Amino acid sequence: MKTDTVFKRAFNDALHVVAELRDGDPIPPETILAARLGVSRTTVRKVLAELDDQGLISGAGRTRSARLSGRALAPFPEAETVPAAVQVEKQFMEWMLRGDAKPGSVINELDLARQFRVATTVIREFLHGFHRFGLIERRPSGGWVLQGFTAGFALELFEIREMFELRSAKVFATMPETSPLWQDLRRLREEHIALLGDIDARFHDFSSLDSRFHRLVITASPNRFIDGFYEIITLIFHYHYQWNKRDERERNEVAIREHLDYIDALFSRSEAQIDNICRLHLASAKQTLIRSTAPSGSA
Amino acid sequence: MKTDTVFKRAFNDALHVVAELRDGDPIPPETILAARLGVSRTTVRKVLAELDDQGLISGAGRTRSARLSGRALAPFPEAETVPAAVQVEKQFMEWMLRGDAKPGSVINELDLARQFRVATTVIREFLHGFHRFGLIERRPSGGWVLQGFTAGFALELFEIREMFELRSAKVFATMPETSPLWQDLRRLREEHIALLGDIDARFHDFSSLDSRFHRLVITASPNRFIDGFYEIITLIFHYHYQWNKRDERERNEVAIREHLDYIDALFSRSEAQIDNICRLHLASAKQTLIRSTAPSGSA
DNA sequence: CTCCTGTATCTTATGTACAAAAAACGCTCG
DNA sequence: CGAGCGTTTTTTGTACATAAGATACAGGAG
Repeated sequence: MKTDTVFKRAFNDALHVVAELRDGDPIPPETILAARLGVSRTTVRKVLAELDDQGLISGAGRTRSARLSGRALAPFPEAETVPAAVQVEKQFMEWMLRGDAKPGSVINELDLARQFRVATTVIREFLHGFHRFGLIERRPSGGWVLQGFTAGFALELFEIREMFELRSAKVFATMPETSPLWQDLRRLREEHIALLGDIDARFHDFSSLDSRFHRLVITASPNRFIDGFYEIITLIFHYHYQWNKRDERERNEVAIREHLDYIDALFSRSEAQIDNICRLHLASAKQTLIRSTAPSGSA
Repeated sequence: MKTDTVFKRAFNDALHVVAELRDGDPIPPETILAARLGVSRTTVRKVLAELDDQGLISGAGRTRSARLSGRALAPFPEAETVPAAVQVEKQFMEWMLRGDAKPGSVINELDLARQFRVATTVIREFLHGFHRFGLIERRPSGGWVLQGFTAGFALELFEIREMFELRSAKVFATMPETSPLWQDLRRLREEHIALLGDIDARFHDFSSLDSRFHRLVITASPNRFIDGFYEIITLIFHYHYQWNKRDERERNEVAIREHLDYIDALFSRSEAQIDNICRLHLASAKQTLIRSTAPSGSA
C-alpha cells in the first residue's frame, strides 16, 4: 500500500494555515488550499475531512469556517511526513558511512529491507536510483556490490568537479552586469560574512550555504549533466558534514574564507584569478573529503 | 515470475558446445560448463535436463555422453534469449525516436507496459534507470516527463563530451610506450583502414567501431563518472545509427577518416595536434547528431 | 583425498493486488 | 454563467507472492 506521507505533511501544513485564521473565519476554497499546500484537491479534501473530524471546522461545503475554541492542534509526527524513499537514502548513507559494510561486499536487499523496515521493492528502487552516485555497482549476475566511499571515489569525484566548476565559474564571470545572478551572488556574499561573524555558534549552517553557493555558480551555464553531477556533490557533502565532525568549526571557517575569495574573484571577472582561486578551494575541499574516506577495500 | 532468458540463452549456447562433440563423447562436467556458458551450475543442470529431454544425451550423472544421431538441433527463438530490461530499452528508444511522443509530454507507465507487453514494474524500473540518460525527467508530483532527443540535449551532451574527451585524449598521449593500449590503438587503426577499404558493403559496422575507439581513449584515465557518461554516448549513438539512415555511408566514411587523423594525432603525442583534431571530430559528430534531433517541444 | 554430482537454501526478478494521490468530469448555488 | 464542490476515473507507490537463478553444503565415485 502506498504511504500517506503526502497527506500527513499536508495536514500538518494545513494546521499552520488554520492557526492563522480567527474563530469563525471562512476556510479558503479547496483549489486555493491545494495550491498553497502543494498537493492535489483530492488530498486537500482528505485533510479537510480530518480537520472536521478533529472538530476544527464547522459547517460543510461552501460554508466551512474555522472553529478554534482553544483546542490544541495535533499534528502527525515529523517522521511520518517524510516519503519512504528519502528515509531509505538517509538510512543507507548512515549504514555505509558508519562502516557497517566493507567496500567490495555484496549488498543483500532483503537484509536491508528488514533493517530499514521497508519492503524489498523500496530498497530495490533505491539501489537502482542510487547507482548513478557511483558508490555501488551492479554485478553481472544480478545484485549489487558496495564500492563504498573510498579515497578513489573522492579523487574521481573531484577530477570531474574541477572540470565542471572551472568551466562554470568562467562562464559566470562573462555574464552581463544586468544578470540577476550577480545580485544573488552579492546576497550570498553577505550571508557568508554574517556566518563568519557568528561562526562559533552557527558553523553547522555552512553545509547548506556551501551547496547553494556552488549551485549558483553552475546556474550560469545550465547543463542537465552538470546539474545531475552536482546532485552527487550535494549528497556526498550533506552526509559528509553530518558524519565527520572532526575539526568541523575550523574546516568550515577556512572554507567560508575561501568562498569569499572565490566570490571576489568572480566579481573581478579576471579569468586567471578565478582559475587560481577556484583550484585552491577545490583542492582544499578534496583534502577534507579524502581524510574522511574509508580505506579502499579489495575489489 | 522471473523470465527464463538466462536459461534459454544458455541452452542455445550449449547446443553449440554439444555440436562440437562427436557421438558418444563424454559431456564436460557441470562446473566446466557453468564457466563456459557464463551461468550458475543450477542453470547448467536445467540445460542438461532439457538436452536429455530432447534425447541429445545418454546416461546420467558422471556417465553422461553425447548422442548426436542425426537429430536436428532445436534452439529457442533469439527473441526469447534477451532479458526483459534490454528489450524494454530497445522498444522505448524506438518509441521515442519514432516520435510517438512529443517532448514535454507525460509518460504513462501503464500505457507503455501494455504497449511493450511487460508488467508495470519493469517499466518503472526501466524509467528509474533511464533517468540518468537525461532524456526524461521526474515530475514533482510523481511520474515522468519526456524531455526527448532534442537539439538542446545534443548540445549539452557534446559540451560534456568535449571536456571529457579532450582530457582523456591528452592523458592517453602521455602513456609510456610500453602500455598495451598503444597496441590496441594500432589494431583499431587497422580495423578502420580495413573498413574504409570495403566501405560500400560494410558501412554499418562503423557504429560499434566508433564506440570501441572512443571507449579505448577514455580507458587511459579510468573514472567511474566518465565511464558512466560514455554509456550515455554509446546508447545515443547506437540508436542514432539505427534510426537515422540518411547519408549513412557518407557520414561514416567521413567519420572513419576523422578517426584515422585522430589516431595519428595520438601517436604523434603532440598536445596541440590532438586538441585540434579531437575538436574537429567532435564538432562534426555533433552536427550529425543535431541534424537528426526532434524539434524542441514546449517545456 | 579430490573432483563431481545431488540437494537444500538463499537471493533476486517479475507479476499481481490494492490504497494513496492526481486528474477529470459535471453539477449547483450564488 | 462561472467559481467552487461532490463524484468518478486514472495513475502511481508500495506490499506481497512466486519462479528463476545463484550459492552453499554434503555425500560418493574414482
